[in-house]
Amino acid sequence: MNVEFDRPKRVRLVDIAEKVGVSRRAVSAVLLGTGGNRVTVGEQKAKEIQLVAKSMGYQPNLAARQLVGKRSHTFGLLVASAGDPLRSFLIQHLDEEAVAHGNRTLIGNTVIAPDRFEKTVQLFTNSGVDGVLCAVHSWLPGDRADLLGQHPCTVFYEDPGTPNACFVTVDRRAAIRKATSFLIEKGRERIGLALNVKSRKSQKDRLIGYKEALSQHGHKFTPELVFHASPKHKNAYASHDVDSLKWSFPEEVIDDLIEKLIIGQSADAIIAHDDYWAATLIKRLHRRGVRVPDDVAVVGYLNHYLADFTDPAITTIDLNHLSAATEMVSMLEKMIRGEELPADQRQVLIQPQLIERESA
Amino acid sequence: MNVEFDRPKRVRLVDIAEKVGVSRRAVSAVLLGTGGNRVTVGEQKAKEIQLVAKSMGYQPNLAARQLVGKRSHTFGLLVASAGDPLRSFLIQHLDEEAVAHGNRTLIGNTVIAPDRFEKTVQLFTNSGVDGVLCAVHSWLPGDRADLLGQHPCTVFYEDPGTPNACFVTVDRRAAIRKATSFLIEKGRERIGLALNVKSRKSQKDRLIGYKEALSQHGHKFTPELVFHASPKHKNAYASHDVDSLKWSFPEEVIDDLIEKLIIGQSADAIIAHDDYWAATLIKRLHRRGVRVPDDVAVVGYLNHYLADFTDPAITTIDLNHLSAATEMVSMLEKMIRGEELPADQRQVLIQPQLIERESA
DNA sequence: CTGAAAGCGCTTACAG
DNA sequence: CTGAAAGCGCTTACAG
Repeated sequence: MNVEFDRPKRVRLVDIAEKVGVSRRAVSAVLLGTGGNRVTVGEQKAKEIQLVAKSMGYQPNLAARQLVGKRSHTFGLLVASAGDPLRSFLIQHLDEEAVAHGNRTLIGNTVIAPDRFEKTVQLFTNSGVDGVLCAVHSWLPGDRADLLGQHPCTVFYEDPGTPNACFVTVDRRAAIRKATSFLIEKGRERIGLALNVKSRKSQKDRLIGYKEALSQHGHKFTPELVFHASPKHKNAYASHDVDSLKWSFPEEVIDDLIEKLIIGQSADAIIAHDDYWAATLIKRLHRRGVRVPDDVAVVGYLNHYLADFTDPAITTIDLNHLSAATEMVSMLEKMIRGEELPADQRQVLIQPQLIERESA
Repeated sequence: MNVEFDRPKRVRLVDIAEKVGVSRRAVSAVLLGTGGNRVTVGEQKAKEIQLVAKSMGYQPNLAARQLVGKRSHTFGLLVASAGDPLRSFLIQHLDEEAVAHGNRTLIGNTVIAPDRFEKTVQLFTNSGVDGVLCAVHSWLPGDRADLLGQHPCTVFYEDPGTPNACFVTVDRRAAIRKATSFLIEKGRERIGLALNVKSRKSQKDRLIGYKEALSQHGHKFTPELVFHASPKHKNAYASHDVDSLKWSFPEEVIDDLIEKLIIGQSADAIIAHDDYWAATLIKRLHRRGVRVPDDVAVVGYLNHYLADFTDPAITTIDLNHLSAATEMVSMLEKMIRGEELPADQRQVLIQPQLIERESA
């Protein structure tokens, strides 16, 4: 059971100090920026210290710095899963932004087990992360209040529903406004809106955007043209099966959608819940001999790379995950540095963009 | 709830020791398993310590343990990008396995800049990771020797080409053998093999598997039925554009492939380089009025969830990333614990599996 | 089993 | 600018 663990001996601060012939404090001040402005080192000495440090390959010991109360420069990143097709690029950009600010990212997949969210938060606490980025879908389980309790410096992607939380989210109203206006300008008359289960707040925002665009163009709102998945639909939950981590096919929902909106209401365009719904919709429409976009135009939501591989390629709303990541990290950095964030800066709205391909 | 400012001071080992009235060493032995077998604590006391620790919410300070030479229980995970469609599920499983063994995962995206691989390795060193998992494609840049120099405990996905390295890889020969046999048994006569640029070793393995299956079934090998992308093809590199991190469409390669194998050689089946090639192939064949699978059967490679969303859905080879992740982490744990790995255990081969859908 | 001490690599308060 | 010292939370070698 005795586990020995040899690490090659690393160069220490004191080694450099001895070599250059200065105090450890001077080295620390030059190399690590400690001491505030109480420590001043001459330019000559500073340069020499830099040189020697480089030649000796000095790498500061993070654990030691952390122990004396310095930042760990580590962020915890909570994700449903790294393979989450809806968020994997957001994850990538979050890590990139974190690194750009001199941090590293501790990733935590949370959908594998029911209490995994909480366990991961605990792990982050043990590791002494400076702050947490939470990219877990807001409708997935996990104790957000506990997270905020352990890590006041947390930024969410999407409103977690906890009061006063900092989060970044896409402007869903603008997203659907753009999609709807685009379709109207393309001459579509009966535009269907296909949404996931009604209970999610996000779905309400989309509906508002839809109505706004209609009224802007002098179109009448027809409630029958709005479709909602119901929890009893198999795979209704955004085609993402939480239990098995498997990606699954929202076929049942889509067939119901086709019956109601296209057969029942003669819709000539559909704004789909996401690109996966759009892909499946295109596939199922073809099976029935309905042509896309000739008979029915389809617009997706997300702009996953999948959108390029379907036939026809999907015209969709890009959610701009890069900007979201930039904003999230910049917000988190501010919080960690202890800057006061006024209430109106605690929630950032990202502007989405319509990407025109072939399906509409 | 007031989570704004004051982070409650964390409970320390000594706090528990004082409360229970025992030595720090006893607490450390019970809670953290230190002291080897030189420290013995009575069952009564041990239980009491556990209870008090739990009631006080004790969480050991990782930085402190690390500083005295203990494992950090942190793995570095090098990836091309978290959004890498070819590897995102591997990444997810690697993190899950790491956590299952009591570790955490520091993720590092490496494709953003030319020297990013090396910088990330450096970051891992600073963080004092116990070992590194490298899931970066072997054909992407990055100094593997430097990585191994800084982190002798490293396990790769795919052979990095450095002597004696530990790695896990899928049995590519078996993969293509299975695909080829499957197609032969389905009655296909002229099976084309579409591969990426010839220079990659991985492509040679696939070719061998293809020949093996042909000879097994008494079929003749026709060199003209093997297609190789050439570096001058746009997007030849596995449809993964390193520079822009954008996913792109291997259209040019696919059109060339169609000309050579299907028009030129009357192939009635194609084993595609990956699911993305397969998806594009299906799309481009449809444009020419060729039906899949009726006229030409298509088999992919990877089993990405994309395979379900194309029309027809792609019959493909599942690379079994879950097993790969399990093996990688178990290997890494052994190395960290200092167990000697004999040469024949330093390379693990994963068995792939054919998943039948609609395209073949 | 115990206490008292040393040490990991760093930062900081203190006295010169 | 400097040195010498204390301390972060832990582990271990040492003496009882």
